Amino acid sequence: MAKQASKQASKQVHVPPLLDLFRQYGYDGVSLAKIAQATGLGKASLYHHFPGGKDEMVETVLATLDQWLQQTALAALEGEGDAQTRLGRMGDRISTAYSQGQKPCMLAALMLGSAKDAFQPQVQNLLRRWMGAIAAVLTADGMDSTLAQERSEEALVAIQGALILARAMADTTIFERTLQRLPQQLCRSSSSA
Amino acid sequence: MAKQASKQASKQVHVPPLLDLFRQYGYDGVSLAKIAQATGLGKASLYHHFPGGKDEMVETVLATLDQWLQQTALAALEGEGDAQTRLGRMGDRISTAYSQGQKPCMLAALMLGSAKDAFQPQVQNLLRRWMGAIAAVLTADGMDSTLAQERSEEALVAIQGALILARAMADTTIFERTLQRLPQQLCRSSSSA
DNA sequence: AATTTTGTACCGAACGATCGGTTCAAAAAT
DNA sequence: ATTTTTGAACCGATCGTTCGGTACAAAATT
Repeated sequence: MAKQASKQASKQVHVPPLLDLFRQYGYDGVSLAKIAQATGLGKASLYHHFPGGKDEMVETVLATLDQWLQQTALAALEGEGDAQTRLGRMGDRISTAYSQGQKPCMLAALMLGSAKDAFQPQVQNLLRRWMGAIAAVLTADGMDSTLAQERSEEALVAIQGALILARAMADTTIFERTLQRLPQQLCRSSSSA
Repeated sequence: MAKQASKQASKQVHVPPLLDLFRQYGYDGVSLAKIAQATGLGKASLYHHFPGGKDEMVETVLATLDQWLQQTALAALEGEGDAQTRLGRMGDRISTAYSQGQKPCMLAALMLGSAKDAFQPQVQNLLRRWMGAIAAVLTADGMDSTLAQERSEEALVAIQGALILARAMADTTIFERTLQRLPQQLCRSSSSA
C-alpha cells in the first residue's frame, strides 16, 4: 500500500532537478550522467523510479508542470478583482516560477530537437488550457470572445518571447517589464485598422 | 589567388543546410552524422572546410545571419515611408526568413544547451544591433528615445515569442498575426499608468 | 609542350569517449 | 526473511574528431 505511494512520492522528489536540467539544456542536451549527478542517484536507481527512461522523466515533469499551471498560475486568475488585477496576480506567480526570467521555459526547450514530435501533444494541451483560462478572464470582463482568444495568444507570445530575450541578453528586467506591461496590454480597448 | 576565394565560397554553399539543422535541433541535437547527411559531405570533408568542428560551423552560420540582418532586415527599415510602413517592410522580410513561422530562430536555439556560453556574445551583439535599428526608426518618427528602446525590446519579444508559440501550437497564423500587429503596436502613443 | 609540383576537395576507417539502457548481486530497510 | 534500493560493471551504438590516402585541376618548372 504505502509502497506505491512512496514510489510516486519519490518520483516527485526528483522532479525539481529534472525540471532544471530539461529547461536549461533541452532534451538532447541532457544525458543520463548529468541526471544522475543532479539527482544524486545512480543510473540503475533512475531506471527503478523511471522504467521508461528519459522519456518517462520528461513526462513526469510535464505532469508536474500541468499541476503547477492549474493550482498556481490559473488559480491566480480566480478570486476578487477585475481582469487586470487577476492577470497581475498571475504575472507574479509566473515571475516566481521562472526566477524573474533567469530560467527558460521547459515547454519551449522541448519543442527543439528530437523530442519535439514526442511531446508536442502534451505541450499543446498545456498551452491551450493556459490560453483558454486567460481568454475566459477577458470575456468575463466583457471582451468579445474572438478578440479575447487573440489577446490570450498575445499573452503567451509575450511571456515566451520575454523569456527568450531576457536569457539571450542576460537582462532579467526585460522579463519583468514585459510581465508588468501585460495586464494593460491584454485589457486595452481595440483600435480598429 | 582564386583558391582562397573558392574556399570561402564553398563554406557559404554549405551554410543553408547548417542553418536549417541548428535552428531546428539546437547545438546539442545536431550530430556530425546529421550534418554529413544534410550537406552530402563525409565527416572528414566537413573538417576540411571547418577545421574548428561544430563550433566553427555555428560561427560561420552566425556570420551569415549577421549579414542577413544587415542587408535584408535592417535594409528594409531604410527607404521612403513613415515608421509603420518601414516596420511593415521589415516584417515581410522576417516572415520570409522564418518561412511564415514554420522554422525556429537559431539564436533562440543556441541559447539552450551547452552552447549557450560559447555563442552568447555573438547573439547579444546581433540582437542589440537589431533593437538599435528599430529604436532608431521610432526616434526618427518623433518618439522619445527611452520609450523607443523599450518598444524595440517589445518588438523582438513579440517576434521570438511568436516563433515559439507558433511552433508549439503548429499554427503559423499566430506568427503572421503577431507580425501584422507589430507596426501599430510599436508606434502606438503611450498611455500612462 | 611535357612534366612536375602544389593545393584543394573529398572520403573510408578508426580513435577514445560518451551515449541511453541493462543486468545483477550486494546492501539497506522493513 | 522479504522487499526495496543501489553501485558497478557492462552492452551495442553513437558521439566529435583525426589520420592516411585518393582524385583532380591549376600552377610552376623543365
